[in-house]
Amino acid sequence: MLYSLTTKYSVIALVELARQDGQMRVKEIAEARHIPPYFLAKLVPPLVRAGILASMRGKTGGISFARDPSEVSLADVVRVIEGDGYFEECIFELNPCPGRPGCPLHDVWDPLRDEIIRFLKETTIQSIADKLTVKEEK
Amino acid sequence: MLYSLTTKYSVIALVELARQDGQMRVKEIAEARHIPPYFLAKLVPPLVRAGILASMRGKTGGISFARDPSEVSLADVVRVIEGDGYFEECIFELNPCPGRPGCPLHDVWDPLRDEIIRFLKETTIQSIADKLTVKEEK
DNA sequence: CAATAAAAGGATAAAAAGATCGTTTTATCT
DNA sequence: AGATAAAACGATCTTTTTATCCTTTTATTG
Repeated sequence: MLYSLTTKYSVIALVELARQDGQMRVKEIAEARHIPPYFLAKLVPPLVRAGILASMRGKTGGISFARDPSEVSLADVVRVIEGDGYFEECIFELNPCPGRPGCPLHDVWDPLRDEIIRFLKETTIQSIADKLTVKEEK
Repeated sequence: MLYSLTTKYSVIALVELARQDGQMRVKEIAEARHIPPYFLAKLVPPLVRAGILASMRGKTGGISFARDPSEVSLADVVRVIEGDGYFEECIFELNPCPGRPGCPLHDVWDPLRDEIIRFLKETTIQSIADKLTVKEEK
């Protein structure tokens, strides 16, 4: 509805990593959350380059957060995976939306889109991880 | 962001048809709005079966609304093209979302999703067509 | 220094979405 | 009745997304 399966995988993996708090192997995360391991491995380098994850190679290698997961929002992940254009998307016009005069949905869609973006920015990986932990603790 | 390109094509085509108010040929609509004609032709039968459009074959054939475009919402179109599951989609869990206990995004995502659905239900093809006409009239 | 094991990168495969073509059915108009 | 033109249907093709495999690089450990 909001973003691709690829983004969803990324979010789930990051939440799992935040939950374990430390370093994990990609394969380990994938197995814990039933994400295709080889596919998840492909999503890691972009997240590393974006400064969200840090990775270590070698025998004791793995991935960990480059910055605190409470500082990583869904919007950050979406931006990396879906690309920058995501946040400007129009739901009516093709190609570049002409904006205010021209696009008939501008008035009604823009406020909702802003709300969606606010939601994505406000929701952090850590906050999701916290709720997941609480749920599983009972 | 919200729905596929296929749904977008459908919406644009329906708005064009509402604007012209009457019967149009599929090819005519496609050309007016730069939608791949053969592709649009594929989207029509489902919309007819769903009771949104009526179609006539033969030399003077074409498509028209089966019910008033002010009674056709974006949600109706989305349901036809994306399928019923669309409105239950979870943004975090894979496969069937476990819902209230289990899904860590349930609390925050559900209200926003409801708003999105309300928006889709409230926005009609006619209302979009009206704004488009106004814009082009100045 | 050799064996091990992890991430990274490149090549390829499968599935889904988007796009096109050719034929059939149906209606209208000479 | 024959010519025309539209939607419907089925088959195929292309592109994008999702998924897998293999090799290379890098670090650790015995």
